Amino acid sequence: MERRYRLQKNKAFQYVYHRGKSVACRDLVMLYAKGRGLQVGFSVSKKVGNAVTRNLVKRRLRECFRPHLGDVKNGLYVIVARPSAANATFQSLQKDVAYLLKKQAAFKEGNRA
RNA sequence: CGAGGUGCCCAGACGAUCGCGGGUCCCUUCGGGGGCAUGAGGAAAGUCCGAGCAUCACAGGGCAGGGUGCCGGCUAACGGCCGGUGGAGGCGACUCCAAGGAGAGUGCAACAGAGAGAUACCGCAUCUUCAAUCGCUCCGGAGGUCGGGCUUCAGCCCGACUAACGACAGUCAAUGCUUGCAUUGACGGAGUGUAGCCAGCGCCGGGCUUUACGCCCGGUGAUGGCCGAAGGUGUAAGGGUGGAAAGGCGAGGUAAGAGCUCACCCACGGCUUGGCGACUUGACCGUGAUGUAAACCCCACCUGAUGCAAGAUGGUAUGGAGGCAUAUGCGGCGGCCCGUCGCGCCUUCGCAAUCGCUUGAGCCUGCGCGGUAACGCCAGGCCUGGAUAGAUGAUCGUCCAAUACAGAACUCGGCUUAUGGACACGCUCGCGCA
RNA sequence: CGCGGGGUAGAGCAGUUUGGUAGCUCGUCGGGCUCAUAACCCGGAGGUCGUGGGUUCAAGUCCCACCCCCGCAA
Repeated sequence: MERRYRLQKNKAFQYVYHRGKSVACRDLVMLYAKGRGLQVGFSVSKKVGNAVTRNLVKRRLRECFRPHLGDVKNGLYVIVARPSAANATFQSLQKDVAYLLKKQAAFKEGNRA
């Protein structure tokens, strides 16, 4: 997942937290705000674990989102990990990301079918 | 075989597909695409020390403050490392140590205890002063501990146990026999009394006299006392306590005592032997000082402050707005003084980019050289992360006993803490077998 | 990444400077007052002083290491 698709600045995160719509499941929360480009940010707080655990969760979330890059609408996405995400497997995170994108109605019309 | 001790090493490996960062080469329609090799740790952690680097005057002085603290060496430096000394622990291999000075001064040592760096409270001995003895009975039971009761508390009472301690508590003589005990007496101590004595007081009688207060003698009554008490001097042997009580034990000595003297031992200082030194040896000389400096302090050495969010570059740039001040003031400057430089101070509004940013007190090899070692020197070889919301992951296969603690954020050298495993030993102790 | 503050009874806090007894308020428990409750009065219980070492005769206090919580600035 290349760097240009990534949400970088703190102000952008604040914008999404203010304007975005949120959906959630047990391990994750997803926020979405309209925008021109396609940028995704990941937020993993210290409650999740130590530095090794937090890096592992971020890597897994990036890998989960990567296959959907061509299929979703443009806009700003933020995925927040809850503390229980530290114990989740890669497969369950994959399912959760797909479920949340569907619940957010973020897939393009043509790919729905 | 079991229990240890020390040292050293590794941190999953290989292959396939997809994906990420920077580097380099090639292509490019300048958007990017492809190839190549490469890409987290022993602790990257905690942020406890030491440095490099940067800015403040390339940082000036003094005091204060802070740090370190056996000795020698190593190192850029250190609170680190190595080797010794002393002490502590362990049967041992071995491990651990803020380990200068209490004989420079100040402070503190609660409670208990007579007394806490100084004490005569009891006792012992001696001296002085003070009026007054006999009979009978008995020979210690203060204190401590435990239990019970009473009381507002302080404390008091009763019972049991203890015999260290003491009044340095028994000493001396005679007799008897069971020959180490009993009896008696004296000294000593305690209690007691229709006895005796002393003191002043009250009452009664007599006498004296200056006829007024009084004085003397005798009797009687109750009270208090009758050999201890008070004071001086000497003493540090003994005295419940306490972490600690002015060296320890024995003998001599003395009125009683005391390192007062002596022998042995302990500690400290001097001298002396060995060692660069900490320290150490000794048959010599002197002294007997409590502990605490992780209390203040003294001595020796070190120490300017702030940290890459430092700072630099070019951008509209010693910025814009509001308020307050205006040189005995404010700031750089941190606790104070001096010195020096600048001219304002407070509140508020403000954006990113690039550099710093990785070649460095660097790593590997040598049965190289010097050194016990830490380490240094020499020779050869190597380039080995540089991200900026933060790069190492996902799936599968094989091997494996199985991956624990854990993610660089300017960079190094240490310390401390967390944690899985493997190996080695002319190492130690115990048990068994030969 | 750097810096600062804190951890003491069920809760909120003193005590740490200068080492010897751990205390205050609320709450809780028992009793009283009341027809009953509250308020009020009397009495009591409740503490690994964050953890582990060290210095000291003695540590909540002094020293060292570690753990946890909160805050500041980008």
